[in-house]
Amino acid sequence: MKPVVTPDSESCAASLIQCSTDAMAAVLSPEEMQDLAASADIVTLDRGARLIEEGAPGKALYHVLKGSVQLTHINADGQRLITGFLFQGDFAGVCVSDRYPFSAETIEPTIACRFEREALLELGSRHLEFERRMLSIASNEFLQCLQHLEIVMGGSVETKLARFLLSMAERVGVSDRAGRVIELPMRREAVADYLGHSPEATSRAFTRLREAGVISIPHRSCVAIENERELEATALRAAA
Amino acid sequence: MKPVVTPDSESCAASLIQCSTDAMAAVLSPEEMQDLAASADIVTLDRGARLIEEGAPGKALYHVLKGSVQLTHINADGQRLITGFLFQGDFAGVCVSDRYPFSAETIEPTIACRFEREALLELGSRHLEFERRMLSIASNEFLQCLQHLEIVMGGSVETKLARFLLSMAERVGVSDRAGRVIELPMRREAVADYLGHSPEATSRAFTRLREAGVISIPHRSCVAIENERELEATALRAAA
DNA sequence: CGCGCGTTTGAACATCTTCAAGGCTCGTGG
DNA sequence: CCACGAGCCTTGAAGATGTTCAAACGCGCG
Repeated sequence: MKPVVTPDSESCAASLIQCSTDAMAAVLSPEEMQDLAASADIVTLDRGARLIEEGAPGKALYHVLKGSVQLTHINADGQRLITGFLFQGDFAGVCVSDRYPFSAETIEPTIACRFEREALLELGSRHLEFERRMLSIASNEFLQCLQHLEIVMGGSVETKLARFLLSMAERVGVSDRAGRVIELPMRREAVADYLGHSPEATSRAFTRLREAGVISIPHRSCVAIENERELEATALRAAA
Repeated sequence: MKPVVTPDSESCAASLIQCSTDAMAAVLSPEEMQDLAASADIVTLDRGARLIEEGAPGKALYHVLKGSVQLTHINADGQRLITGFLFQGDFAGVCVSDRYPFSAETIEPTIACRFEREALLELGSRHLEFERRMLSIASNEFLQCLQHLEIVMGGSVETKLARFLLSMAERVGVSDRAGRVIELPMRREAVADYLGHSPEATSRAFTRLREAGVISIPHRSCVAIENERELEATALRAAA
């Protein structure tokens, strides 16, 4: 089990640096931790709430403490893309030009920590390690984007779905007696928009994987991997 | 015309910070500039040379001074993706975990500036502005990746090609008496791998745009936009 | 219990991939 | 300088895959 989150500003501040190296954990003095905590807000959000509005000035960075978020982008022609999902421990908004390149909306009740960008930069200017941490988070944001590209470039819908499920298993999968189980809090349409296909094609891909015995779908928002070997084989491009 | 490049370490170091704000241009003292220049190497490369090998430890950052580079990634199934192209002024290798997530190979004779990561970090630790510059470059690397996603997600091959050409026109297009002209130094296959389609489909898309009078192709590696309005219309998803 | 929305399924049509062959360009050598 | 050849690009045709429109299903909420 993941550690239980106690949503107060102090622990929230700690969470921003907790993933860093051990050496860095001792970087901030207690009063500096308070500085950071002062610029951190806990936000508790219902499903469908918006943390980030595309095009708005990028003034804050978010850290998901609990729940899930989808990053959406409206194309020039009005089509919606989903550029990523965030789960416990993920960040959004580090990489930013002057305006957010996507919106962020919760797909289930979510608790997040909001850091003012200006405050973080100020703190970064006083602590190199902290500044480096932001660079590291930014790099991760990029790597996530690259992985998304890898998932959606080439292959059939089934292939892409298999790759998506494997990446989800790695991020949020929990082990079961018989294999991994994945919670998929987002709607099918969101998966479709993430894969770059119609909802129908996505649904059919789910069905085919299920009928092939590769996965089972005990619940609309829950997928169990029944045959990981075969799922990995499907993730290797077969055609299209 | 772009400014002529004088490939010495000093100007190379200057190029790393030249894109930053005016305030930042004065950040480094002459001796610090020499520090930076000392850790910079000019590399002159033939077509097909490799600057970065996927999977190798990310020890350096590259700045393209002249020429063009393609970033390739070999998928788990052996398929090649192209995750981006670099032209004059572009950077690669800022965002990096411990290993490069892609290879970089030149697609024409290229001059680049190589900075040792360690030296940059050392310099960053002494100059906040410089460290910030790296964060900014990293953010740009991410935004480029997002734009790639936007290009390849949804729409027909023709749509994606139109979006690609428009993005290229913005980056490397030169204005002509009758419209913009784009140099495309990469092979058709590379465009195909960037768009996530077969070379044949890509070639057909070029042909259709040409026959529709939207573009003309005076040379294999040169595209002229004849009807920008129509090209933009094609870039808006029509189907598929 | 019934209604509404999200999902699944079905069928017709459009698009893309694949395999195969033809043509153009450029670099090389006579 | 011209001719040849190899590699790249384009074109063609068949089959596979995905989209679209339309309708049925089922789960959750009032």
